[in-house]
Amino acid sequence: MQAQKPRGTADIFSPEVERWQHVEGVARNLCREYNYGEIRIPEFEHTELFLRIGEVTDIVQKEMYTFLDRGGRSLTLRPEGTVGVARSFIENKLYGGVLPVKFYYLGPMFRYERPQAGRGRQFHQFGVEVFGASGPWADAETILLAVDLFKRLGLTDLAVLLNSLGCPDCRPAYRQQVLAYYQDYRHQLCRACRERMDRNPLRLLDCKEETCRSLLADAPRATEALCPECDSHFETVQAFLAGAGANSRVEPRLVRGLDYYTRTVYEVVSKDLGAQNTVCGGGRYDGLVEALGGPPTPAVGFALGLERLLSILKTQGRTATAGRPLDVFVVATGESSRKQAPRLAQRLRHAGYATDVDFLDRSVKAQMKHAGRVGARTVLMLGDAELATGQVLVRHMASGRQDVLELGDLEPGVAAVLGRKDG
RNA sequence: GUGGAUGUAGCUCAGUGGUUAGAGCACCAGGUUGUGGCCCUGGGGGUCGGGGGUUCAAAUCCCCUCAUUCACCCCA
Repeated sequence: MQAQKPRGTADIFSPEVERWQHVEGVARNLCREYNYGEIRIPEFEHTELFLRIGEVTDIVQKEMYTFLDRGGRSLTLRPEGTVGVARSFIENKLYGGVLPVKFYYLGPMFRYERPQAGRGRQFHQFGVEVFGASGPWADAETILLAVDLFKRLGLTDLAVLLNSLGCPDCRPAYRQQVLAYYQDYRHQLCRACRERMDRNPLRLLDCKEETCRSLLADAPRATEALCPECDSHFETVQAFLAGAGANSRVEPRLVRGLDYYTRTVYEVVSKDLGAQNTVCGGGRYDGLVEALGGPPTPAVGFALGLERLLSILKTQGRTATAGRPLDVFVVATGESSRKQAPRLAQRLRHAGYATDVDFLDRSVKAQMKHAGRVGARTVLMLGDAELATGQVLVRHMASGRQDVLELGDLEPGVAAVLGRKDG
């Protein structure tokens, strides 16, 4: 195996890439309707930026693609989008401008992990971020945008899970409650959970082990430990969602991995994925901008995995794409017509027709066969005899019908053949 | 980082110790000297993932390695 892509990466082309373009197009259009503007930020940042947040998450701990550049700087391929967008918000002093600002991004992320279904080392996310809005409508709007995207792509059987992690005022107390609760059952917990007690107690709620799960029922619930402000915020988010007709479910064991989240957290999950069943994850992160050296700025957003989204589309059979329709294939049959073929192809291209032409000096039969294989709707046949009298043949491939066209009248003639339903 | 499954032609796979490793599809050419799809005939194409070992003999058995894939951890 000589030519071999790096582990966990993918080559995307022909029929697949059209599906990507479709999804991206729908997302961009939706963002226009919701008035989110695109932001394009670097695909690598100073390693320091990622280290300043999320010290306890695995993604920072052991999954970063970090390298030294030739100037000795430590740089890291972005493992997610939010931190970079927040950095840009601060660096460009957007907090001094018109607020709120609403961004979306679309692009590759990098994490050093063992690949599995729905997980690669380079993967792609569509995400949105809102800065400068603390009210619950902002939370709800991002969720509605995601739900609309799925709806517009024709996806079904998705569930929106909601939870609130509280704020710096009420979360520590809840964290203690969880810790205290599990302390009594420490000997029953799985090994991973015993580590979680020290590293990230809230993660205890999310364990998949049977015995740990059985403890969950009586565990303290985040939503019952919220301070009055957080509680009212969360209630209002839910009311907005319900009012907009979006189904969602409060899931007390939902705990997001990145530790800059505050208050609202949410996920969209699908049973049409493998073990990695989250297609979209987001929430509010009111502390992030300040943690990165900016002024206190509330923010909320989500990231959505495009590979996972495409995977659901595939299993739900929503993969119909137009492909790449080729209007005309130019076939040359003689000495002088072979010289004319590329010129006619150019003429048709400039008239707006997707047009291709043989490069390989193949036989007429081979050219015809090729035209059929690539799905050309029509073939323009150039013969020396017809060219001498200023004519060409146009063949409608589906019906086999052929017409004679005057060279001077080429474009309208092709248009007529393409427009005819039955040829 | 841990565990399981799988690597044979471009693709899907057969071949589990014994001649020059096969099939279907795809590709190319001819049958049809200027006409695709269907049919017929022929052709090109293989370091059997890589390396080492056992054996008279290895695609086949053993070890290592790389890759793919699924799961854990964690996450989109």
